[in-house]
Amino acid sequence: MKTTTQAGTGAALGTRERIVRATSRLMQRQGYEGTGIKQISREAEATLGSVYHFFPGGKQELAAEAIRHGDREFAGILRSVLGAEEDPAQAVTDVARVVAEELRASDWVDGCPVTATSLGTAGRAPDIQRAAAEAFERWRGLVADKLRGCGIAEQDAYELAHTVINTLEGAELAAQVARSEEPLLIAGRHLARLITSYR
Amino acid sequence: MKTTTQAGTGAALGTRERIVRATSRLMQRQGYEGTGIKQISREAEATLGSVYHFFPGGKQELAAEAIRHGDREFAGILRSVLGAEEDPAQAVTDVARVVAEELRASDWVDGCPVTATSLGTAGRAPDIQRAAAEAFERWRGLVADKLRGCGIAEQDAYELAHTVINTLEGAELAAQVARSEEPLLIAGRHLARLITSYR
DNA sequence: TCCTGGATGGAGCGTTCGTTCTAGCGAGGG
DNA sequence: CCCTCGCTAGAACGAACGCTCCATCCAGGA
Repeated sequence: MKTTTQAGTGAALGTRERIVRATSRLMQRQGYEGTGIKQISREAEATLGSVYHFFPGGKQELAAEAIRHGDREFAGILRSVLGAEEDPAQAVTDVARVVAEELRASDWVDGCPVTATSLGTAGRAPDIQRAAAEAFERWRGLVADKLRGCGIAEQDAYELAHTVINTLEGAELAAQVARSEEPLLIAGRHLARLITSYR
Repeated sequence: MKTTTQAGTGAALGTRERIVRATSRLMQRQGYEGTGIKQISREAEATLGSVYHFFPGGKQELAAEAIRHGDREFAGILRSVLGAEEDPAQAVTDVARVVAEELRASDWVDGCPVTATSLGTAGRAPDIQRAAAEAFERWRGLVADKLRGCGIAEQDAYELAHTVINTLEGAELAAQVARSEEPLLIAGRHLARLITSYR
């Protein structure tokens, strides 16, 4: 056999990767409980047998893996947008704008995959909760690094990173509900002002 | 027959009210898809017949009503906490603290009922989405009124109200995932700082 | 007194759920 | 050559899903 674990972005993906991506996308739209394994296997063009072959832990393992996928995806966006702008306040505003654009492009349906997947399993699925906590921590870390690199004090950077991520998260949710970019754009401006006040 | 629509807080509640409260509480914990009608009727000590008698629109109507219940509930908290403190920055910090306390008291399980219920039905249930949008709007209105009453300019108050609600929402979510009050307490401090910068 | 109609109680409909299980496929190594 | 084994394929299971339907109850009006 050929090792089909390729993470290539070009050609056809391996079965396992297709399953993870389908899970992530579906749970992002419909949440954990709203997404069925059969729907996932259909969407991924894999069969039920393949799904349980790669994820013997069933739906929970699948969801945790999907969260880690969303984690890496947004971490990539965060790294690239934060890296492209020197001023941290402007960089955070840029992130808000990018998130708003992607949300609008999906007709307000593709929110945060981590939030949508982990909410509704609160307390009842430790693996999922842990994966979600790690994602938020990773994102906060990226923001905190950027802030520290711009001369903001350690403790301030740590706390600001919390609020930057949480405000974006809340604003994205509001943007979905209101079907409008406004909450995210306002959040970007306010976060910029807040960051500037610490320089 | 007696009109059993009493909203009394004292004695036994009417069947309809018990159903709404059970729905709100369950969906707050498990989301829309994760909550079954039979579970609701069991929890509310009502029967399936009663549920469909009062809510012929089925699960969607039930969810929309539950969101409106959560809306009124949090609006009450908001009114009372914002009214008890003159300084708007301190008042918002107080709200964050109260939310954190209640969240901890529920062992990090009772998040925002509106968010938990509406997420995962994005775009597919207009009634639910509308009820959620109205809840957020009502809450923003209460915050904006407080800010305006403290001499903050109309447009600034409008935008700040957006970010106050959205940041609290995002921080509550993070607090649930991390099982920690920290995100909410940080959010309270940052929102206070942001508000103060507009005075 | 009977009648009426809101409210209750719950069996049962067809469907889908997550999961299990076994049979078969086909490329690589001996 | 055949054998092995990672992978695919999908039927089948019991349980739960949302919802329909009808029998029953009972207070208030005629």
